[in-house]
Amino acid sequence: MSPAQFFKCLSDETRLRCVALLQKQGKLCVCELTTALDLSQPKISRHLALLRQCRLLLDTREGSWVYYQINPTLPDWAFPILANVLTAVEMTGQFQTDLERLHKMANRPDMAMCS
Amino acid sequence: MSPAQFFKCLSDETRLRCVALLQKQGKLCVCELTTALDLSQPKISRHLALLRQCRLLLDTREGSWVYYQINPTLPDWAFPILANVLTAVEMTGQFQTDLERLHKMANRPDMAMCS
DNA sequence: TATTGATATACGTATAATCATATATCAAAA
DNA sequence: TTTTGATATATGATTATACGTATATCAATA
Repeated sequence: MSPAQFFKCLSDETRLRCVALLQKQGKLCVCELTTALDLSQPKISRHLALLRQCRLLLDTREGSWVYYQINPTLPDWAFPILANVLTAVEMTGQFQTDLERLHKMANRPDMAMCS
Repeated sequence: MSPAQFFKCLSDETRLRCVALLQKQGKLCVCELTTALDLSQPKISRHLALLRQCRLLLDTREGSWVYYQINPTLPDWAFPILANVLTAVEMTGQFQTDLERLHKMANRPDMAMCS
């Protein structure tokens, strides 16, 4: 992936919020991202597909749920930037709201697993 | 400027090459960027105008020449990212070529100033 | 002031991105 | 199996980007 391609991935607010959440939380499934960002499922899914096709994200299916995470085999130059991305996005009120919605979320897959 | 807007500025290869060169060299005029990138003047100018409108770049006119530089009053989160951008872009062969064309350039404004 | 060199903008077009809505797939449970 | 919940994709409309070419502006100089 070229640097310009990489930045194009981050140039859309929806994708940026997804990437920042994943950078902070490690692994999240589609329904968690949908709830956290309060956007339609197809919209989230399309953006995740883009990020997956660029190899910025990896997906792993666990039963019905598909978990996404930052691809740990990105080029070396990408990781410091992702760290700075999180720092930048954490300063926005939007991101704090996203985190709150994520944490308040009932029926999270993790919880379901435990029951 | 929002983080997503900032990354959109960096998501085009022409703009990214301009920003990386400016990050490395401090200040360059349009004709230097045009020569370094080996692209048409209107194309460079239009991209620089975009970056200027987003306040990522500042321009200062000195006689006929217009110099561009990274805006030193960007939000704090932007500078570490710009530093990492340069590191990433410096690894590309394209950037090395751009730098060579810049340095080999005859009739640079700086030189003209001295004559 | 006429000209020239440097830079900026206008315009039409081609391509790409984004979106909402509808529908398809896929795995678990009934 | 049928159903249900989670996720993905298709479609068509809308909007945004990027481009080449032509032209305008602006400052220096003749």
